Amino acid sequence: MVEDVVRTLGFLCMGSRLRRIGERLQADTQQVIDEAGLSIQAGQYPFLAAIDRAGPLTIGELAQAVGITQPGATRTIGQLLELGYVDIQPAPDDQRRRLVSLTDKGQDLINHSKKVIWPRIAAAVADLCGDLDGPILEQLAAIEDGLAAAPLARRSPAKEENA
Amino acid sequence: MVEDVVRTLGFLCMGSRLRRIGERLQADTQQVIDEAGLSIQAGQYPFLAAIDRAGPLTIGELAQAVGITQPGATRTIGQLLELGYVDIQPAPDDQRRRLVSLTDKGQDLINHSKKVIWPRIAAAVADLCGDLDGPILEQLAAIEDGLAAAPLARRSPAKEENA
DNA sequence: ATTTAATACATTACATGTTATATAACATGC
DNA sequence: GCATGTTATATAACATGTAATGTATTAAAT
Repeated sequence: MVEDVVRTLGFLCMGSRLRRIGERLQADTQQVIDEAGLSIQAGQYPFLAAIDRAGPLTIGELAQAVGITQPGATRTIGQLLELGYVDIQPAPDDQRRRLVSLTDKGQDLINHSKKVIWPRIAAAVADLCGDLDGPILEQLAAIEDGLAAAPLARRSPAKEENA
Repeated sequence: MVEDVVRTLGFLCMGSRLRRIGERLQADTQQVIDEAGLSIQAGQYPFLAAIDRAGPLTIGELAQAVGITQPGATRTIGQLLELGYVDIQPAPDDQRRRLVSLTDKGQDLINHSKKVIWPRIAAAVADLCGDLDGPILEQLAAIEDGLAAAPLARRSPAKEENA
């Protein structure tokens, strides 16, 4: 057994640690999505959710809403277009802007997700860290330990494994 | 101004959010390192720190210590070898294992970092979130707001900008 | 009106994580 | 003592973020 340096170094490695936990959480989230039989990546959801909440948005607005850079948004939107979840058309008043809107298929996915998947994920994450309190380093340690003990997919309420 | 969906969705986008904050923190950390004139990447530090703490380690042990997968460790160690900070030699008893140790240059870097850079980074991060308390989502919001208000490099104690 | 600057998006190159798999060295069972 | 499985590392292919830069369109200035 080797010491977990990132954890040991505390504030010094806070960036690495947050990233690491975030990656782990997102991977777990993906598993819940996959088990539900949906064909979408966890990282693509926020884009659809943003449009669902605000109506059609441009690439730049989406990047801002999701908190990544514009090239990243351009790529992800390209994937969602390919998957048929969104539609793109130039803004009527400004040919530079491209307005991204949900297709019917995209709206269906969101509607279904809101009912079935999102509550499950949110509940699992809340189960993992919703009741935590105190200094952030302690909470992160608790989250890491919690994930090691039971991944998100085993914390989903809908996942009742009764015979 | 567009709504920050990841933030709005709370537990549902916790993974994305942690990752995003972690990336931001690491980028800020890199800036502090660069300003100090050191030629190393923030993500490479934990590897050197692990060896400094535990003595020579194998690739697999390093991956475990740093919390990434083995191919990632192999690549980073390759970079550190290229930079002259570490040395690699097969373990005497098992030719499959490759023991990674610090070179003099690597040890110098660590010694200097311990004195000058690490305390600065840890202090800046502590300044950012050391006094926080309460539910994690609130702390994350405070950290995001704090980073937006003043990046890590402007929170480093050594960064005294008196005339 | 035509030049010039700014804006929105696309593209390229790169960084750093992952999974899947190949290869070499060690361990085991017969 | 050789076949077979396991382990440690390397490599390849891919995912998803970034920064830097190109290109088309709009806005502004003279």
